[in-house]
Amino acid sequence: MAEAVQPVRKPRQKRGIETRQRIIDAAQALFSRKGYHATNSKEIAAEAGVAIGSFYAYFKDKKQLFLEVLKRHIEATKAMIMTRMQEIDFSSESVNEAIYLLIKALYKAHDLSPDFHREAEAMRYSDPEVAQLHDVFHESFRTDFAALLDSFKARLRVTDIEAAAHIVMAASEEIVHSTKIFGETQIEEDRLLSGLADMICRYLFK
Amino acid sequence: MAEAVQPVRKPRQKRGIETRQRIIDAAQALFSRKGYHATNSKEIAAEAGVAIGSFYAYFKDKKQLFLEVLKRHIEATKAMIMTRMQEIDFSSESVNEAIYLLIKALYKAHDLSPDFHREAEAMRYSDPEVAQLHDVFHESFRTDFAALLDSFKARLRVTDIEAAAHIVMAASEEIVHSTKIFGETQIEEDRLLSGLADMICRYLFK
Amino acid sequence: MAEAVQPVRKPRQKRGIETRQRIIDAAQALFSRKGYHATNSKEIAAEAGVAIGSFYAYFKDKKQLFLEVLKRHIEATKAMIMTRMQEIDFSSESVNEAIYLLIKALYKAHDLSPDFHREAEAMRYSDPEVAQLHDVFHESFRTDFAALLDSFKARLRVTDIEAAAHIVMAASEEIVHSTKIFGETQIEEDRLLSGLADMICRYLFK
Amino acid sequence: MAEAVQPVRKPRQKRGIETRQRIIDAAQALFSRKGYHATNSKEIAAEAGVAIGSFYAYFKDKKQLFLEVLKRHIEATKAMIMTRMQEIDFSSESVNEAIYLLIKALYKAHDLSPDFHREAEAMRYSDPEVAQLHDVFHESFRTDFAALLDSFKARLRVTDIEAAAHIVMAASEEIVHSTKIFGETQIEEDRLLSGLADMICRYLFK
DNA sequence: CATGAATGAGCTTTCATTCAT
DNA sequence: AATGAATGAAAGCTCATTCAT
Repeated sequence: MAEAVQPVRKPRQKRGIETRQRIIDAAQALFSRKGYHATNSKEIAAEAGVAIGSFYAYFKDKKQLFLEVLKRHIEATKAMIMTRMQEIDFSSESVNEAIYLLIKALYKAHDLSPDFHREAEAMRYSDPEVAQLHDVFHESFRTDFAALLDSFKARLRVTDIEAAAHIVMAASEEIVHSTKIFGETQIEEDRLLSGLADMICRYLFK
Repeated sequence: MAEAVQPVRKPRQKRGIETRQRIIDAAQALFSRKGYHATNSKEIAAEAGVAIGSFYAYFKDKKQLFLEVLKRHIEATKAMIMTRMQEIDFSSESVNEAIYLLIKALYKAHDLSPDFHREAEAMRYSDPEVAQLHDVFHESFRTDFAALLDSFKARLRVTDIEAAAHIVMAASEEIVHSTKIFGETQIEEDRLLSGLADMICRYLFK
Repeated sequence: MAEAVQPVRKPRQKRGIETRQRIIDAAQALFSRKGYHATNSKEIAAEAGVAIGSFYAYFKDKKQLFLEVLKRHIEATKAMIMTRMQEIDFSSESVNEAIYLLIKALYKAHDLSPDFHREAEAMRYSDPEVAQLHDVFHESFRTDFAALLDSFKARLRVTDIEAAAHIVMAASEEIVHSTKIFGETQIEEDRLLSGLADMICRYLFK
Repeated sequence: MAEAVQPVRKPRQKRGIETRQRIIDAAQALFSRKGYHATNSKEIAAEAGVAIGSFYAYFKDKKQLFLEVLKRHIEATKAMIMTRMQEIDFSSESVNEAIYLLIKALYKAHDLSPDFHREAEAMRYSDPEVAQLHDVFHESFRTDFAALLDSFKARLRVTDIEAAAHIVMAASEEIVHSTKIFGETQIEEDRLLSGLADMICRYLFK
């Protein structure tokens, strides 16, 4: 017997779209505040001001909703970094200065929603689908960054640009987490960020 | 109504100590295989071959058990790294070589129980107590590493040794995770590990 | 971790109100038949013909449910006594006769649900909240009774009307319990009730 | 197949008798402090300073232990009242005075262990075996009291002495409970106790 | 006699999900 | 579209009791 599959509602009208947004907003707020596992669907519906039935009309389950929130968060992060990168004039400034500004851009991007970022990181380690989303984002970013490096080729000392891009990004993300997510570090942010920039420049450039 | 406080059992006899061990072993296996949130106390008891009552005689709840498993895992990791470090002759070898061996030691330490390590990392991002345990470990390690760097002072180009120790360790851990935990990276391990060693050496030494 | 506060459901629709009623009815039946401590929430839900989830949607726990049943029982008892009292013509009848009818009213009120009454009495002795509910009821009743006595002032021999009201009520309740709750007394009800009426009249009136 | 019934241990040696006593003491303390249902066997064993195994060597189960505690408590109460009664010189004093002293004796008997008394009262209402023990005590007491009344026959106005004895005892017990167990009454003890004595005297005597 | 580790039935409670209104 | 009452599987945890040492 064919299952009566109630497909997820794809809102076309203004009201429906707004309702969907409200649920995503509520979810992001609660996932940030209490974490994914400690948040239940009723709470999300309540925070969004809709009935629990509406929740399941718009989202298959809590997990799918998390992925939607994550997608939106990744897009916002991407956009923010891109905007900041466009402000950097790579031709005129010294490469060291450019690297520092890049790290700052990454750093600032974590101000968007640090607690959600933290929760997303947790999920990345425990859930394959979340890891997958993260990877796609990371890889596209790495490609862009590799291209940027390629445009500096003359001054580069590294030869394996792809690997270098990955290494630099991974290192940067972890250091930023040290300061933004686990703020309890004994060492001040400035010392870590300038050390990081120093390390990256020495590594990449002649 | 005053609740009966039944404190956690501290086994003194051989049998009790073994039972406790069996539960920790079972928990580590299940947390690794299915993750913390998808594992329940009944399963752990079953895997350990004990009654559910014994679970709660030895551990307040699943969370406390996780922390016990984590403590043991951290101790084992520490021991393994220490052993491998003692095999490195820092006086005779080149510093570059020594750094590479250090990274290898860290890398090998992740073979102990990679899946549990992954789960621990997830918990670190979502649970303050786990983050705390990680931090204590990390800080003691950083202190040791800083002392090691200090012994090379003459050849060091970095001046803020503490920050440098933190940066190097954070970068190394994240790169190792790229390969050991999220093995799906397009880039081969060797390229990442040798790039990492290169970066660290250029950063640290003249 | 902040707990999700799921407040008790306040039914607005007809169906919800009926469900809540059915649970209260079932609970009263089971508390009467088996006692509070020997009754569990699953049984109550089953007897009410609802899922266990509904139990916890409407009531925080078994204790709160007991208090609801008790409130309803107290209201019913109050109403019954009031009705019977209104049938007594205090002006025309002899006070002795009136007292006897009052005792009879109290006595009859115990026919409403003698077993629940017994269980409530047990809870009164072991649970402060139940004791509190009982007290509020008792005190309001005592006030009314004192007012009634006050209207007979001319024929009263007692001067401390408040204390007298309390004493008379306490004595009456305990005697009625002897017969209604612990029916095994060797002595017939009539002897006890008429003796009680005699005692009270001699005490109160000239 | 014959069940391996491990009979309850009847200690003959000094040590065994002391152990049994310690368990009864511990149980009375805990039943008083937390109530029968909120006290578990492990706690009792711990409070008595014995292993849980010893508990079950001496007592079939928690219920039987409660009955043992209750028996001892009833005996102690009996003994106390008897002692105080012997101090009353019924021949020389006025009957009113004697009644007042009797009430005082009952009142003082509740100082032995008021909280255990309260718990016993709760159990009396919910457990037939406890009710039975109470009844036996009560009836023997009533018989004694009726005999005492009989010795005053000339001055008595009541004719049904048995019923009168029951009524007087029941009333007294409930009033004493008002003050000793539910101490929150608005009305002072003195007013209640002297009112009670007044009521009883008017009822019993010419 | 005494110990306390071990047992597991069974209780309370939560929460993702469905569906009649 | 929206509602929220109802469901019940399944998780967490307790505790009376047994029995090997």
